[in-house]
Amino acid sequence: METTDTKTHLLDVAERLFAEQGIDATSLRRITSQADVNLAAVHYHFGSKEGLIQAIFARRLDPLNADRLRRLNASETAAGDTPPPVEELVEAFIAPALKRLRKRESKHFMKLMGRIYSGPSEMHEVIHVRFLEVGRRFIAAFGRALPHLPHEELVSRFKFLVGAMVMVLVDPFPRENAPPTLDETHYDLITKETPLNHFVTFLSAGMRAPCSVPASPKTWDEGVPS
Amino acid sequence: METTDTKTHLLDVAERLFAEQGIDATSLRRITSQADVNLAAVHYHFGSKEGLIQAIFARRLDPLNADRLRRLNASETAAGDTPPPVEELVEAFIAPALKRLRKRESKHFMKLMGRIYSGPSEMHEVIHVRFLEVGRRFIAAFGRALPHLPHEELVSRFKFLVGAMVMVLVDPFPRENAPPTLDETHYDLITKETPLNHFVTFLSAGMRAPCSVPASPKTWDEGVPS
DNA sequence: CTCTTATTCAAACAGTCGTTTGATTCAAAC
DNA sequence: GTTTGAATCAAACGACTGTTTGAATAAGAG
Repeated sequence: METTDTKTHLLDVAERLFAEQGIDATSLRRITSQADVNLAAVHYHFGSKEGLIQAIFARRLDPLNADRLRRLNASETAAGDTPPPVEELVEAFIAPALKRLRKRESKHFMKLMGRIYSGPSEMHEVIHVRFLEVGRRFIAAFGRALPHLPHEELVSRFKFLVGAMVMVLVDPFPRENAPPTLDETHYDLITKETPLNHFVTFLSAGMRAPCSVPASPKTWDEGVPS
Repeated sequence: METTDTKTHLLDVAERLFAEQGIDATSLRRITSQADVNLAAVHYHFGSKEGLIQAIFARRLDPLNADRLRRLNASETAAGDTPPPVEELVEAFIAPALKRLRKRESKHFMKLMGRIYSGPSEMHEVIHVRFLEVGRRFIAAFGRALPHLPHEELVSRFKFLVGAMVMVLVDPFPRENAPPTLDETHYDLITKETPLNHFVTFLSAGMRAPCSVPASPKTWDEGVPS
């Protein structure tokens, strides 16, 4: 059964092209020609372009969220009755995504996911449905770790956290690329491992911030001499 | 000269449709039919679809960034020799965007901007070029306010900040819509004004966080019993 | 009135899109 | 060897895309 080869090869190529050029801008003809398969193979194996997209997300998204929940559960059981520290919650949510961003096989998908997250709303549900349980679980965990925080502000902060993560997925870090003189381990240490620390410290501090007080109305208007 | 009417009407309708459905998914025919103008009017007034897009961004993006820089300059001159507090810098960057998200005339554009920011990379430059000076100015200001922070981590944190903002632009706040029983002022207070406070406290705390220490390598691997 | 310029219009252009079709290949089952 | 079913293939389908064309319209200037 060589169908598996064609199928996964199609998934790999489509995933990469979707991430590089966007979904709408990537035609099935470009996918199939780069994958060296016939155009009709997409409809034979996936039914339609939409089916191909769904298959791409089904392949990667569930393991990602399962990884998040596994880390969350481990932190919660390790902490016993007390809620786990905020840093662990942030890391449990972020690390699985950043880990996959480093892995060759799923880095394209991570970028694609970042794009979809702020793409046409029709595609939102593809992610949102699979993301709902993870979101509820983590918001609840953050709520226990930060009991003083009103629910509304908690949701806001979690949204900021997700937004910061999406931004990194879409446009990964070393804008000025690392000099090629560095050996591989050093390169990995600088460009790949530090972002997680930056993430955790930045977002944990934000999550731990005291409740925000209502703003003075003047800050909304110009409030500044021209 | 009624050309201005057709021109701005075309800009308004295209801006809204681009924000709602994405740029690629919005055809010129849908724009011109909704705007009640002839299909060829787009090419007569803007030369091409690309020209229409550029005109949309030129109309809104420069005032937005000018507003940011005006606030930044005001904060810096008011603070004299000492750098302005981090909260003011965050607010100077965020408030102009959130203010426009509330205004009827530019709310669609803000959503469109959030989408473009993580869309196909060809469109990145449209924003990036006009955003470069603002980015440099704010990163420099944050650097003066947080002199202990390494430059690399400073850039990371600014990127988190932008990511959180983009997330809010794309998917504005009250997911569960406010009950219609609330009077207008109360509604505005809850759903429109609080996000800025949440933003400022969350992001300021993140910016102010102490430098992150290198992570222990184990956190990158599974690090969790299956 | 005539001429000119700016704008709008219907119609068509060439190209690409996702999808469908019907024949063809090929390997395992009987 | 025959049959069966999955898999691949070239070719075409209708619909839609951005763009161009050339005529029609309107209005102000001389």
